[in-house]
Amino acid sequence: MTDEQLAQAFAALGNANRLKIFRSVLEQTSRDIGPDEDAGCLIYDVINKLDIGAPTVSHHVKILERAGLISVTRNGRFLSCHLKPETRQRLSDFFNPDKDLPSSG
Amino acid sequence: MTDEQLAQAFAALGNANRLKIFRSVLEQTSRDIGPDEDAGCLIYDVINKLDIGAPTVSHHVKILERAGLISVTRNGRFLSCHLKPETRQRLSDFFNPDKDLPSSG
DNA sequence: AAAACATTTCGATAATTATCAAACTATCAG
DNA sequence: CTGATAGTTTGATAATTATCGAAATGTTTT
Repeated sequence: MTDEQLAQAFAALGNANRLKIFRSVLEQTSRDIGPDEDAGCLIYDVINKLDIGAPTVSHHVKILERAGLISVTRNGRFLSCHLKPETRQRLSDFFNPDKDLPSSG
Repeated sequence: MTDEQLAQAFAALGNANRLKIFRSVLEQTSRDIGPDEDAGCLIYDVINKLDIGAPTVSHHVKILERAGLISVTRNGRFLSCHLKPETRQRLSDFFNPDKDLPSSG
């Protein structure tokens, strides 16, 4: 992960509305863990919860997606956002440098 | 820490040059831990290392400072940046929600 | 005090971004 | 197909931002 990619991920979280979207995805994920059981966070709900229009939400979701923070799947008319766990891990690790890595033991 | 403050911190890291500055501070801190022993990261070095002018570095450092990520101290003509550990912790925690907190038992 | 050095402030500019309204596409229910 | 619903694309605009050069400030050395 290059500096540019890292900065892109942080920049994606650097907007209060996008941060709220991502937090919803995070919380949803901590609730139902597992690749199939993950119902994801509905974009429909996001649009109705936040005080911004659908076009803006659509825009923000794409930015989170491009940054590698989430993936989006369709379920009928509805879209769901899912956490990308490896990116979450990298961002978390960024703030914990060299905390003697868990050496498989 | 409000959503706005969190977003402000992430936004501060959402620029490649600021990210490099902050990483230098992080790495410096992991080298010499301790409130007195922390020599900090010299702004002078940052200015000479990055491909941007002194005014821009000065600007970026202020943004990192306002975001609560670093503090700055003067040592003669030189300024040093120091990590703010509690902010680092909060940002790290953000990516690890509810990982069953050490509940005193 | 004067010179040299490290950093900041100011003013400007080009680039990016957040947001919206209107029109569009896709999916589902009759 | 028609109508409704969910989301996207487009085009525009106002706001923010990254960067620079020039001038200014504060510190050390002589």
